Amino acid sequence: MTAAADLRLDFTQPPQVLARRLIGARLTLDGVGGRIVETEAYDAGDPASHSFSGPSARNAAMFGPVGRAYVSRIYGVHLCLNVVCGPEPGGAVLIRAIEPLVGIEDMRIRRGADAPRALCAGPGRLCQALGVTMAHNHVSLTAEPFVLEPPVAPLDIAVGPRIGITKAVDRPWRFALAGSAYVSRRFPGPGA
DNA sequence: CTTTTGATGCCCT
DNA sequence: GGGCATCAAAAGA
Repeated sequence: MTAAADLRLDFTQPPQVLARRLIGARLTLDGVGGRIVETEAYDAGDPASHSFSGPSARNAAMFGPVGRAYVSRIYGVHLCLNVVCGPEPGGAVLIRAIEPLVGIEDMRIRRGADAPRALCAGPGRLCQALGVTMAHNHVSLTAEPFVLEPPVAPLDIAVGPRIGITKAVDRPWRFALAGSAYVSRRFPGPGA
């Protein structure tokens, strides 16, 4: 009965490993959500990570128990949802895009948009669509109101550099479901 | 289609 | 005061 154990989520794994494992996982908040199709890893000691300069009021969740949410505000406007993880404090996986599956009407209302691809393609967008707020900071992702289920079977994963950062730009720590139309930005095609 | 730019809150120096 | 793990709207090609 342990064939599925290979896919089980282990939040003590390094962010680069868990970020891969989370592709295809099903995430819902109060019954609204879908399949994770894009993530990024932020490691302890990673210059691009919010945890790089050590614990602070803002990033405290990244130094707390694994398996919980780290919610942060960026550009003063948007929220980002992370999964705290890793063998040492300071690691997290940023959830960047979700393929909408359930609660789509709620998402449309919250987002003020109709196109399925405009609902959850981007960290700020998916937080708005799922109803994530700063009140979810430090909240466990493995208990209500969240449901987080690993993928049923291994999936084809695309890898590339992370987006929107200015440090450690070249680390290939962005992961996505290969060929998905719901990612925030396309990956470079085979031709270039 | 692509590139550019303003809005906006909070942490850090 | 600078800079940011973004988004949407506007302008150009």
